[in-house]
Amino acid sequence: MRKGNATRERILDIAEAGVLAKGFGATSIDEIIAEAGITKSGFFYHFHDKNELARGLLARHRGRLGQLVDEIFGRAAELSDDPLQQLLIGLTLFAEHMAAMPGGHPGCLVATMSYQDQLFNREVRAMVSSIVEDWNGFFRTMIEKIVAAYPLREPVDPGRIARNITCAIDGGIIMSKSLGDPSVLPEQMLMARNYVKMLFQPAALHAVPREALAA
Amino acid sequence: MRKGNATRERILDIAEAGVLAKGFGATSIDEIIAEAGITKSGFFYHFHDKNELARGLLARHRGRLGQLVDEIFGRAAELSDDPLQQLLIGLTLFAEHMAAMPGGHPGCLVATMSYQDQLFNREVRAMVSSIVEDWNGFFRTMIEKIVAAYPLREPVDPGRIARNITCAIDGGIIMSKSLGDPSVLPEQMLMARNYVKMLFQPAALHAVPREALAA
DNA sequence: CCGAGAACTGCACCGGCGGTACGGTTTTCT
DNA sequence: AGAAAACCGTACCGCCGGTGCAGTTCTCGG
Repeated sequence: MRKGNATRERILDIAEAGVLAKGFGATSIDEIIAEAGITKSGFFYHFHDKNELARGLLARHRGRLGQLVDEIFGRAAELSDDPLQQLLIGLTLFAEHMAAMPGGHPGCLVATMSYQDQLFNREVRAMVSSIVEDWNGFFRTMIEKIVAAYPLREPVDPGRIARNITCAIDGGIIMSKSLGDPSVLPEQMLMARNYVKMLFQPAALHAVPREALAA
Repeated sequence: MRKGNATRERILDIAEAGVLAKGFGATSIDEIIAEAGITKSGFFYHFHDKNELARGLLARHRGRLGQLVDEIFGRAAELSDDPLQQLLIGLTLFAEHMAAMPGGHPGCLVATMSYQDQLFNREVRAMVSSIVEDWNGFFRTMIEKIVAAYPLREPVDPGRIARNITCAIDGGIIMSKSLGDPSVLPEQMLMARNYVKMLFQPAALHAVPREALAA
């Protein structure tokens, strides 16, 4: 019973490393069980198929990442009472966290699986989209608080802004991977941050009219 | 000879539909040849392995999309001489084009393959990243022209802005797919547009100080 | 209209993969 | 001590990407 959970976790650890390094499809069960030192029967005792493995990975990932986000934005809330500052600080800390990862961030399970959705059944797909919706909802809540406190420079729907942050993260991950340059993700997280900042910060305080520059 | 090219194109057509619908890994050669009405030997006569099929798909995709982008931004250049306006108009037209596609945009081969890179060899991966770099370069050129003509509201590197546009497109595609909502892509393309607009447009002309709103 | 090369067909085969089936064994907790 | 959990061993299945090679049909330039 306790040993069962330990084995399950070990399978998930090995699988997660493989999926992040090579993708879900390229991480074979044979390879997982070889590294875990178990047999195929043992694997299928814990996960009745590969979809269940995917769900297990996603569930664990959601929990861990949720905890990280809680810590980061909790810290941001300690540093400022202002909702706009909280989001800006949180995004900066988040970007720094990603930049600080040795050898670059590991890549995101959700992003990885979004693009291999054809490998999975409905349950897994539903799980992926619900996680994406969670992210959008998280940022949306923050942005709605900001909207209540700040004038918007442009008439933009809070949901769109939230999705833009999530998109910047997903797009940053995918581009980091495509270009082999881990710095793109934190860079684009900061771009999203800057976007929010510009949308809400009283622009007149910072903008310099063209004529003034020419002079 | 001519017939050979026709078959090759038919294979690519069928494969492309499959890849966009189900992903590259899930599109089997058996299934392609069944639909094309040829044998396995026939397939491998045209493509010596699946990587070459991927390269064929990417090459065709790059050509077609390049043509579309040329048309769209050519039209934008007709509509305005101003580099900023050209980019803004081009992005709007691009977003409208994506929104107008029946049943939503088909998804992007490059984005799809970026996340299945473990399935491919170095050549294909190099091709994917070179296409992404093309996109970044394209937007970067446009943005550098804008930078030469407009004051920047925030000190942001043109490369970062270019990558942000590409990220918005990739992220938009991936989120559209995850959520099953094709409207996210055009929406996020317009968000990227709005970002550029805010970065360059003389802010003081539009921004309303908070006190003025309260009054 | 003929010949050469392009464009295939047909068939047999390989190893890796996800997955099934099922009986037997060890480990763990109560 | 006994029941349930946690495996092991083995044999098997169909799909998949891919190979090899001999034979056939089509197409087009000369």
